[in-house]
Amino acid sequence: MGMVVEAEAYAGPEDRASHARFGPRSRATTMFGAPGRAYVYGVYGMHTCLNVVTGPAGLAAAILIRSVVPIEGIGSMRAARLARAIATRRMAAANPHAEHARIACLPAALVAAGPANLAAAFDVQLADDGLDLLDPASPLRLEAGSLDGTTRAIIAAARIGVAYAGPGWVDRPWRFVATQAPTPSPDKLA
DNA sequence: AGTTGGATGGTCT
DNA sequence: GACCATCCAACTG
Repeated sequence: MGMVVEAEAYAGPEDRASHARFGPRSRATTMFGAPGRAYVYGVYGMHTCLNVVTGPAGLAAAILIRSVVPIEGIGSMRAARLARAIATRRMAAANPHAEHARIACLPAALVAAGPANLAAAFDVQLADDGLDLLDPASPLRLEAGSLDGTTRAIIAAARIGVAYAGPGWVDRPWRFVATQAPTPSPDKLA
């Protein structure tokens, strides 16, 4: 359990950065469906990323969850990170002990920071694509909440890793970061 | 502190 | 056959 502190908005087919641009018959089929569902995709052969379809159905808009600050169950998140690393990275599989140590030393704020790390921490798999995140019985859920006292401000910035999108889409400030201490997604904050 | 390149496989042209 | 909505380790200076 944790609090979402970083997310990116992706619009429908007109958004040159969105997977929806490949149409409803692509891997992004779920984006065109009902809102409140999980759109999960794989990238770089070893990572999965979690989106929330915002709908309404047919619009194909979704939110990429980039970072979560753990509130509860950090131990399971670290364990899931380790399991995912061993399953995907040969280097980690070669010496799991070193990988275990690395993850164990990770600051709590970084355990679920970054879209692929977050997916690993919550054990989000490709098979979870289409999951109803609003169903109380779902193993993976999205619940409404309020920002806690640690949030200082919410910054809007350009989306990450979408250089291929044309002008007008690359710089669109659709990335939102709830600035905390320490800052999430240490890679690129801008 | 910032930059570069390797891992690794499904998806799209 | 090229390209990734990424992460990490190994460089440079």
